[in-house]
Amino acid sequence: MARKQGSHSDITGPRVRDAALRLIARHGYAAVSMRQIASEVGIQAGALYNYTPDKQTLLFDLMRGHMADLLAALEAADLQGDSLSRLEGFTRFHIRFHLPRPDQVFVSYMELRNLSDENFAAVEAMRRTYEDALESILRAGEAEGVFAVPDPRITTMALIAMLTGISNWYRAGGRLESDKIEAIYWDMVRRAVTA
Amino acid sequence: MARKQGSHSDITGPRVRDAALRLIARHGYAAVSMRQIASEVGIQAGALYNYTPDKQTLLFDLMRGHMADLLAALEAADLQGDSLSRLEGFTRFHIRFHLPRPDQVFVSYMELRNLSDENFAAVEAMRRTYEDALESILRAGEAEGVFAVPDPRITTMALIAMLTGISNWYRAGGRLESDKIEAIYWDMVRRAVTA
DNA sequence: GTCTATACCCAGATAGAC
DNA sequence: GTCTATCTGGGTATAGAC
Repeated sequence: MARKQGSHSDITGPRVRDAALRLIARHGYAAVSMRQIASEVGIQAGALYNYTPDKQTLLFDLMRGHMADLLAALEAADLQGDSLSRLEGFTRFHIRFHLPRPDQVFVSYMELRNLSDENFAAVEAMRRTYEDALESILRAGEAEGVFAVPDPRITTMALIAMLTGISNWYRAGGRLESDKIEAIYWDMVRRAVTA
Repeated sequence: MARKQGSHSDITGPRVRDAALRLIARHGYAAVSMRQIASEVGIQAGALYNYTPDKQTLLFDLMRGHMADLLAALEAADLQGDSLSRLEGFTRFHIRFHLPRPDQVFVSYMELRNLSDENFAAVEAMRRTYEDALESILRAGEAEGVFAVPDPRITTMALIAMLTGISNWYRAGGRLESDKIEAIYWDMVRRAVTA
C-alpha cells in the first residue's frame, strides 16, 4: 500500500535477475548484452542500471546468490549420525539441490573466468566451504575405519565432479526421476569409498 | 626448400591456433577478439583471415581437432583383455590423455554453447563415440557378472565426469604426479563398478 | 602473406526529460 | 523508474596496396 506510483522495482528486480540467469546459462556471460537482457524483461537498456551498477556485478550477484543458497540449504539439512549416514545425506542433498537448478549450476561452474579477481575470490571461498563439508565427512569415516580413502581431498573433488556432472545430461521429465538417480549415485559413492 | 619468400603459412597457421586455444581457454570464446589473437601471434587482425574463414570456424577446428586426437589415441591404445583390464586401460588412458592438455579440455567442454548448430552436432557425435567406448566395456562386464552396473549409460556419464573433473584441480608440477592420480582414480572406478 | 584503412555494427554505460 | 538519445570504444570482416 505504501508503494509509489510507477515504482516497479520490487517486481522488475527479480525479473532482471531471472532473465540474466537464463540468457547467460544459454549463451554465456560475454555473449549476452545488456540490451538483450533488457529486451527480455521488456525495458530499455538504460533502465537496467537501476538494478545493478554494472554487468559484472549482475553476474557476481547471480553466482554469489547461488552459492549462498547452497550453503544455507546444506546447513538446514543438518546432516547427523555416523559417517556413512552423513555421506548418504550429503550425496542426496547435493543431487536434490542441484537438479532443479540447471541454469544456476551451469552459470556458477562456467562463468568463473568472467568474474573479476575480487569477485572470483569471494565465490571460490564459498565453494571451498562446501567442498570442505564433504571432505570432513570423508576424513571422519576414514578415522573410524568405515571408509578407505587414501586422499580425502582428491576423493572430495572426484565425488563432487561426479555428482555435479548429472546436470550435464539430466533433463526434467526424462527417463529417470530424482529418486532413482539418487539411488544409483549413492550406490556408486558408497562403493567407491567404503572399506 | 620449396618455401616461397615471405610465405609463413606453415608456421603462422599453427601459431594462430595455439594463441586462439590459449586465449579462449583463459577468457572464453566470446570474450576473446580476433584482434587479441592476432596481437598474440604478432600480426594484424586482417591477416588472420588467411588461416580461417571466420572466428566460428577457428573455434570449431580447435574442438574437432581435439576430439579427433582423442578418438585416434583411444584407437591406438587398443584396449584388450577381460572387462576389468579394459576398464583399467580406459581409465588410465583417459587420465593420461587429458592431463597434459588442460586448455583443449577446457575449451572442448566449455565452449559447446558457442558452436553453430551444425558444428555442435559434429562435435557431439565424436563425444558420443568416445562415451560409447566406455559404455560397451561396462555392458560387457555386466554381462560377464564381474561388474554390477544397473544403468550403464548413467555410470558412463558418472565416470567420465569424475575423470574429466581432474582437470579442474590438477596443475602440472603439483603435489601429485600422473601415476599416483591414475592409481587413486582407478581404485575408485574399480570399486564403484565391480560386483 | 601481410599491411593499412575502413565499412558496418553493437557493446557498456551515462545524461537528462518525464 | 523508465524513456530517448548519446558518448566512447571495440567487435568481425573486407578491400586493395605492396
